[in-house]
Amino acid sequence: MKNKYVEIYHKLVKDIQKGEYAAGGTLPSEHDLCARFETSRETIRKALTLLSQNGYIQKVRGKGSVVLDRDKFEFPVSGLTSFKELSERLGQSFQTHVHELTLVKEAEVCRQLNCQEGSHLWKVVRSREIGGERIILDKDFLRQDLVHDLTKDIAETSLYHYIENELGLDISFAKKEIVVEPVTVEDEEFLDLNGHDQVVVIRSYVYLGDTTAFQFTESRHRPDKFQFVDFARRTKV
Amino acid sequence: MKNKYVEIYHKLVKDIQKGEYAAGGTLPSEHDLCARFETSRETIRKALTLLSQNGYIQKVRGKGSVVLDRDKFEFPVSGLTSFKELSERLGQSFQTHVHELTLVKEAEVCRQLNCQEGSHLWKVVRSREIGGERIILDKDFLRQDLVHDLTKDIAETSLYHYIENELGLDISFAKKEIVVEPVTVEDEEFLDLNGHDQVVVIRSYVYLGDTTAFQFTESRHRPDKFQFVDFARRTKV
DNA sequence: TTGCAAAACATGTATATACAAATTATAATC
DNA sequence: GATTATAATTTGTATATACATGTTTTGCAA
Repeated sequence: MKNKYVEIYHKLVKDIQKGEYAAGGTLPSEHDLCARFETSRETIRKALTLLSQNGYIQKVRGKGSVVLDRDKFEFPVSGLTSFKELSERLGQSFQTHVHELTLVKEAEVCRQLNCQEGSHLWKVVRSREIGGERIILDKDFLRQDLVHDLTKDIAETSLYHYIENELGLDISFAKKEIVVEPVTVEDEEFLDLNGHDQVVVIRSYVYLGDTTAFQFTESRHRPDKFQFVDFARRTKV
Repeated sequence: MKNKYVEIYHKLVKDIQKGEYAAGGTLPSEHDLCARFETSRETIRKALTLLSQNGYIQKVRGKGSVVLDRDKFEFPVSGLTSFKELSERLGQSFQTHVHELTLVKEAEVCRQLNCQEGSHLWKVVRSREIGGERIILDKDFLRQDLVHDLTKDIAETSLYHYIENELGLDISFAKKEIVVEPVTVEDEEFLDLNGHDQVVVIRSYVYLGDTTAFQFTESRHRPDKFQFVDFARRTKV
C-alpha cells in the first residue's frame, strides 16, 4: 500500500463491494476522481485499468466506467488464490492433513523447474478437508535452495503466506493446466472419493518476479466439488 | 491495427514467436525500443504491458523485459478463443454438426442475459468432431435483437467470425465457469462418449464492449479430451 | 588482483499537456 | 413539438519531463 494508484484501486474496490456504486451505473468521471484523490488523470487511469483487468468495471468511451455485476462471478479460483484464502472466503470449516513433508530429488520436476538436476526439492503432500470430507489432494514441489526450512506447522496453515510474508519471496505468475484423469491409489488413500473414478487435476508452475521457476503443484479435486470461475477479456487479434 | 502501441505489441509478439528474442533473454530496453519505433517511452510501455499481461514477458526492474518460455504453455483455451481458432491452431481435422438452429423464448436464459422476458433468442446446438470423434457439444443462446439473421452455414463455419467481422459487434469480456457434471441424454445422443459417464461443462456469459450481455454458451467436453491452459498473474492483495 | 564506490543504465511512479473520438446535454430551427 | 446542429462531457492516445529504485558496469584505490 505505497503506490498511489494501487491505493486508489483498493479504495475503489472497497467502495464497489460496499455497494457505493451500483452495478450498471458508472463511477465518477476520471476528472472527478482526480479532484477527489488529488492526483493526476494518468494515475487515476492506472487505477481504473486495474479495476478493468479484474472485472470490476468496463470502460466505455464517452460514457464512463460502468460498474459490472460481480455477484454472479462467485469466487475466482483464477489468479493463484491459495486454498486458505479460498476456504476463508467461502466461510466454510476446513482442515489440512499433512501426509508427507520430505526432501527429494526428482529429476523430472527439476527439469521442469529449470534447476540443477541433483538439487533438493521439498515434497509436500496434503489433503484438504471441507465440511468433513477430504476432497482435495495437493502435491507440492518447492526448490529447497529458495525455501530452506519447512515445517509441518507451516504446511498445515498456509504455505503461500509463509513464502510471501515470512520469506519475502515475490510470487508473480503461473502457468496452469486443468485436465481430468483417472484416480490413482494415492487418491483412493487420501481422499473420500465417494464412488468417483476420476479427478480434476490442476497442474501449476509457479514463478517468482525475477522469472525463476520455484514451485510445481498438482492439485487433485473430486469432480463434484470442483469449480473454476474465470473472468476473461478478449484480446483482439 | 491503428493504435501505435497495439501495432508495436503485435510486431513484438511476432518477433518473439519467430525466435528473434530467445526465452530467458531480454527485449531491447525501453529506451532502445523508443528509438527503434520512433515513439515515446509511455507508448512503448503500453505495448510492453500488453506483452506482460499475455504472458510473453516479465518486466524486472533494473534488468529489463525478460522473454518467457511460451512453449510449455501449449494452447490457451483461456481468453475466449473460439472452437474454430482453436482447432486451426491445433492443426487437426475438425467438423461441426448443427443439430438445432431455432428461435426460442427461454425465461431463465433471458434473465441471465438481462433482456426482456419474452424476447427471442437464437438457440444453436452443435457437436464438434475432431479426428473422427464427436467430443464437444456446444449449446449457444444469442439475443436475436442483436443477431438478426443466422443461418446453418454460419453456425457450421464460425459464429464468432460472423458476429465480430460481419455484424461488427464488439465482443469484449466473459465470465466463465468450469465444472464436471453427469452426462445427459442429449450428451449421449450427440457425443461419442466412449464409456464416460461425466462431462466437463464450461458455461460462459459473453458481453459486448458496452456491457450488454448478449450470449450464453454451454460447452460440454468429453473428459479425456478436455484441457484448459491458463496464464495467471498474482494480484497482490 | 580484489573490493568498493561511483557512474551508467533500466524500469517504476507521478505529473502535465494536447488532441482525437464517442456520448450526452443544450440550443436553435423548422 | 420534433429534428438538427452545436457545445460540453468523458474516455483514448501520444508525447514530455522529473525523479525514484533496482541492476550492471566501470573505474579507482588498497
